[in-house]
Amino acid sequence: MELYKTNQLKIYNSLSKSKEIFKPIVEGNVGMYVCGPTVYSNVHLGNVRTFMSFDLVFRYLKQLGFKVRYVRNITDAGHLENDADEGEDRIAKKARIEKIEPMEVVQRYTVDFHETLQKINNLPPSIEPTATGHIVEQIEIIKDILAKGMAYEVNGSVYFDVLKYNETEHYGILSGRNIEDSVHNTRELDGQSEKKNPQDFALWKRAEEKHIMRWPSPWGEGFPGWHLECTAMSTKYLGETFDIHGGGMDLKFPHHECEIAQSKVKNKVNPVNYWMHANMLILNGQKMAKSTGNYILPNEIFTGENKILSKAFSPSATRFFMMQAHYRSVLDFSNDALEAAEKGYMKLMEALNNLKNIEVGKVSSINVSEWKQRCYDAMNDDFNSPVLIANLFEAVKYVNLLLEKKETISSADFEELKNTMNIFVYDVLGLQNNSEENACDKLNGVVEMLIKMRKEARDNRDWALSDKIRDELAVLGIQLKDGKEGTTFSVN
RNA sequence: GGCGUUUUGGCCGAGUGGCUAGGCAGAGGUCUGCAAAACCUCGUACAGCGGUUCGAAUCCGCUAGACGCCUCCA
Repeated sequence: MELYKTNQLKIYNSLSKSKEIFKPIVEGNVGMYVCGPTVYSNVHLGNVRTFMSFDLVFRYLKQLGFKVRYVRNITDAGHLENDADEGEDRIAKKARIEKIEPMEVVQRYTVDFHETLQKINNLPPSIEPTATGHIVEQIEIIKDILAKGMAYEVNGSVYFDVLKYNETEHYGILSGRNIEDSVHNTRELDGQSEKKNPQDFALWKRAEEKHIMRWPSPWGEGFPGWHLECTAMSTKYLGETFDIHGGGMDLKFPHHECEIAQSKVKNKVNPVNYWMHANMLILNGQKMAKSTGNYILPNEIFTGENKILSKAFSPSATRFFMMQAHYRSVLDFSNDALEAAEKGYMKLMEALNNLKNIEVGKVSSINVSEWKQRCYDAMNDDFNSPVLIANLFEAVKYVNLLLEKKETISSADFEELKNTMNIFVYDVLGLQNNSEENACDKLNGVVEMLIKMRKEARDNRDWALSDKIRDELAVLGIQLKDGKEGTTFSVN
């Protein structure tokens, strides 16, 4: 029987601002849409955190036995750099600076995006549609919204009429704001704008002559507004109403608000049952963002080539660091925090490696099934990975006590412990065990031989030789660990 | 200025009205030829002030700080 039938999953819904019991539209199936990146530069760690948060959601839903269709778009049409009419889109701008074709920029950074997410062990989504691949669908939606009188055309551009929409619907329902407030509080009213109101947003923009990315439309040559693509693609692949929509907290307004407005006009229904927002990654007390220069790239962490960290950290250690915080909490990035996370991660991996050394007995002195349920309970409570990790460290303690034979475990319980640890560490959290990959067989053989020689020296009380072997290996980054059951080693 | 979030022990971070995660660092111990590693044990912290309550870090109010959104942004 599927686990979702016995596990009650609760999800915090940004729309209701409360945790709700998750019930998909079609039993056993989940449709999830997550706003993907605009591929105009390398993804930074902040971007990665959001996608990792939803990777956790994706992985756990699958673990519960749901069949998940996970759609995450690539924004390759670019969107306006600012709201000014002469704005050119980000991708076209970058292309001019670097003197290459826009699609070359798109290709380069799409590849970078995929490579980075793969390193950090994110699963690929089920469908990864592009904005430029759905121009036709977007044009159709604009026509529909125009026909319903909720948009207007000016000079080859089409704008959504927010104030009119707000007469019958609540624009701001998700972000908890009232359009009246923002009308009064808009600082600089942009007089030259062709929009009726500053709150209106573009569905279609006329392409200026220099604009390279352009498509024909009933309103002339142009390109779609940013908010529209997500509506077009989510509707196409998941339906008019689907289960989960995710994205970074900073997309709540206006992006997701606009999506709701577009869908409500076009389809007359609420597009999303559960809105999920992942929180920001903070660096030096500020949000990590490309535009401010306050960011670190994943590769700079993995190689150690940066000014923030004292050393390089593996993708898994980095992933573990982020999983130790809840996805809805702001997370502070720092060298100390990453170092602490790395050590904890190593400890967890060590315990997993030690599972094979445990001897099973007839009876168990530890309650494995109760522990296992606590792991599920943690994740069922709005994907609480920090609490899950705390439970996993409890399992680490079990493993160590079992190794010292201070606790006992039956073979059935041992299998359950082992399987559950593997499921949560590898399948759900998506961590990888690099500790064994570091050493190849030949190296293992050589070190084992040296360990043997050192043991002989020690048996002969030849401390000088035994210490020499130990110290010289240490210089090479191979640490010997003398334990009760003999000597083991780790490669740094 | 508006809206919202947040403030937890040396650091990072969970959390429920009473049973007070976890990791790192630190202290003590076990083990060891020594060392390292490993393991075990230990910390009663919740911004300040006031209120509700038998009881609050957890609920309410005020004050202060921080952050996010209000423009592209994960």
